[in-house]
Amino acid sequence: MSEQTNNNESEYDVFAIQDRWLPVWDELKPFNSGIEGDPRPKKYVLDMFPYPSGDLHMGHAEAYALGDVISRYWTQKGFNVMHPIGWDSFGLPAENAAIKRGLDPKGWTYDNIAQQKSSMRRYACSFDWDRVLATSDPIYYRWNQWIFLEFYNKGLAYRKNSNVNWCPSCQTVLANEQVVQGLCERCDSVVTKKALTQWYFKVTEYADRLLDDLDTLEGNWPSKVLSMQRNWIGRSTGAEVSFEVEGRSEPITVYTTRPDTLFGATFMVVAADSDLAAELASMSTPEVGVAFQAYLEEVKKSNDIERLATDRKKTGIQLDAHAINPMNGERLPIWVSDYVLADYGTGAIMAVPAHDDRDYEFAKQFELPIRQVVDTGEGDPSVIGFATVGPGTLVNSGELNGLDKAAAIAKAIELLAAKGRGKAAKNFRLRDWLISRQRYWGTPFPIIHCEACGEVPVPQNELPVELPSAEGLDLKPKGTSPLGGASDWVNVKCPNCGIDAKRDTDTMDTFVDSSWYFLRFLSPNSTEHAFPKDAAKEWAPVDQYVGGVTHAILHLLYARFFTKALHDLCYIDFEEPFTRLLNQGMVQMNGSAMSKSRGNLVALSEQLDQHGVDAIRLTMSFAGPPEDDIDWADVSPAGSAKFLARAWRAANDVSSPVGVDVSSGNAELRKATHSFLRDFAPAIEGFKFNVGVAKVMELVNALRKAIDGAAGPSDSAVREAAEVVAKALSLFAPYTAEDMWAKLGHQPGVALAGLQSADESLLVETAIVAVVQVDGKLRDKFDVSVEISEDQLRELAFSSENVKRAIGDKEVANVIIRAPKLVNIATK
RNA sequence: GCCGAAGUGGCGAAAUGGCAGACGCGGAGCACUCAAAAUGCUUUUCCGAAAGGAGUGCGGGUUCAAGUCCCGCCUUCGGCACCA
Repeated sequence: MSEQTNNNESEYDVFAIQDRWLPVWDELKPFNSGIEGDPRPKKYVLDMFPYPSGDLHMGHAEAYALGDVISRYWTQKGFNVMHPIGWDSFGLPAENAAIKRGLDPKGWTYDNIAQQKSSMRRYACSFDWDRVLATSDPIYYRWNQWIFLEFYNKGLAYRKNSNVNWCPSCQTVLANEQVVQGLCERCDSVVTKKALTQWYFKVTEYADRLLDDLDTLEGNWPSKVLSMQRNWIGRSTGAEVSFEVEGRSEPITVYTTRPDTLFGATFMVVAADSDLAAELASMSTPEVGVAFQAYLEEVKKSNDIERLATDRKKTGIQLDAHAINPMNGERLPIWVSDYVLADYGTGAIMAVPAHDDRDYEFAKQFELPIRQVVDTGEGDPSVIGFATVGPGTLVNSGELNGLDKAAAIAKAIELLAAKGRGKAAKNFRLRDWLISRQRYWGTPFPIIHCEACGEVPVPQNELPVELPSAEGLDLKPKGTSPLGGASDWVNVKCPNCGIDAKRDTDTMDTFVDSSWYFLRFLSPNSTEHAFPKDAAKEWAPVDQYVGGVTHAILHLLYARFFTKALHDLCYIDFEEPFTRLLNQGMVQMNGSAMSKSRGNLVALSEQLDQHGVDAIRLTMSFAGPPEDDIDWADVSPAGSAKFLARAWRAANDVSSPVGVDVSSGNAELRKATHSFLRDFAPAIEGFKFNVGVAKVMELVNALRKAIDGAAGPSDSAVREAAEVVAKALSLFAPYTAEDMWAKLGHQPGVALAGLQSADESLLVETAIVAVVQVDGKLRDKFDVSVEISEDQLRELAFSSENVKRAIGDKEVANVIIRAPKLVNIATK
């Protein structure tokens, strides 16, 4: 009808804009970071790479929108930013989907990668598309195998038999870290125990450094993640004490954090499922041996959920064995119970029921003596009915009497050391990382088992050990690896002696893949090395890592371990992989996580079709602090679209020529533009993206007002403001920003235009609003010169009718003057 | 149980110890329009007609001045949890 609606040039059409610029960017490659001789300083910004489980979802949309703000910000600031992406493409879901639908895990995986890649391009992620990788490519996992062998040769990878966590549904072992509250992290099945020989990485060798180096990340990582890591590593300090056992040549060593309470030990407890328990039981009478076996059966049947139930009664049986307390020579009966863990400390404890809750319960259950050795002021535990675990003064403890807890611990260790019966020791909650998986879709171990030679590493020139084709293999979980069925693949000659041998048929935990991928981005296609040492020096560690808090423990801990191990192998010269970390929150719907079963799933593709890419990205940035969860029901992508159209129209209204001299432009608007430039950078660098967006909105409001008001569309300050808006918006809404940039008469590439710093000379204030408070309450305001003196300000304040009324007949006690901003009059 | 974080309008949220609620959503009104949509403008913490008063989870404290600092609670969320 009207000219307006038919003229595409003056209407904001986000979908036409998307179609216009995507091919231009493909040509321009504004985010290519591999150009030889690029003089810009380097910065490495990394988003956690996705698992290709299907198309991108709302969670990805948030993560990549926020990562892009940071990456694009540093590009605008003149840095050569490396912002790569890849796929964490090995793993169970591919295999499960393949089994369910009768597909090849490979086909399923690479189809999803293609789809995600296409969605990322449409979403205008500022990735360097020349650096993509997928961990399921042989060219990638070949280097998993290489690193494994490096670790193996260093003694950091080893095989052992032990009771491992077993998921009966996934039919595979799980790392300690993958067991959540006794359940499989993937499928929520109750995890059981199984004795198996498995590969481990010796993470515990790095426990101290993994813990201590967290201090160097303080302030740059979320404190929540630091505390989760500290909790997980769980260092405790105390002593190891060895007790002689009657009728056994070897003593029993226990770990305790309270060597000061040694005189209060009245019995010992050995973990029921430990080798030691079995050995001691075999030394006991046949009756006790039978009772022990029966008890052990009971213990094995119970799972972690039952075992951890808080109101559960203590159980156990007494062996006919006795230990001798090295402090006072007392005979202590030895018990077996499941409240002592076989794989923590030494698997045996000295029980001090007076000063430990668990020992107290056990003593009560079996009517064992309770002897107080620390006076905490609460009374004698045998009388008051509970253990006193706090600090206090030692009693009934020979040479330790009268000492406080800390002094007694030191003294006890000294006494034990003198007798050769103990020493200071520490222990960790952290266990070695179990990396074997009995599944198909993962990295094969580069190891051949030979009856004559044992474990034989596959020679370097035979790497990679490629996965055999899934065709003809039974991928269904059955407790052993599907690779065992690929007989042509499994049966090989020993590289060492040449006789018939077999490949290791397990595959590596996929967390191995993601523990070093940030280094692989430096040379994703190299067949020469895992990563180049010189480029690692230039680019790594990652300056800014962005991802979900779900990886706060597992992935980050493993990547930190790899970094330290690779450092010690002299491949890199740093010890922490990620200098700064930002954890974005989750996208929810109506108060809970989105899921199909809840019926509250919001499809990203539908949101993009409805509101456009820019509006969704802007909404993600503007919703609130990035680490907070976003409830999609509470935010307004339509509002974001409205704002973008408003900004675009303002750029469209600019009528001055490109390169116009701005110095004589509208002063008020220039000031607004430069206050924006002053405030925007710290907001983005401090991850306050929502505040950054608010600042852009303020500038757009000021721009609109100037165009419609006295300045008019031809004022040079209007152009200056519109260009700054376009550049700032390129962080959040790249399509709209690029189109504004074109409307303003520039060549494509607003992302590289460079966001200037504020001109401080425009920000000098001459007038200011002074506020007058009476007893801390605002009573009046004045426009004053910034040079106003205290006396003038005081006079002004007391001449105000509002102030006079507020003071009334009260006596003025004190007047605080902070010229030129504030006067506070305190009355009596 | 231990450790940690957070509580601000109808909603998402701002606020180096110095004007609480920037910016936005939603609401109300006005302009443009035959009308609507779109757009632009005004208004919007609560109580009160107004003057004014109250107000950042609760109770204390420090300070001329506290959302902000200190002490004690409450609630919510997260992590760890039979780890000796």
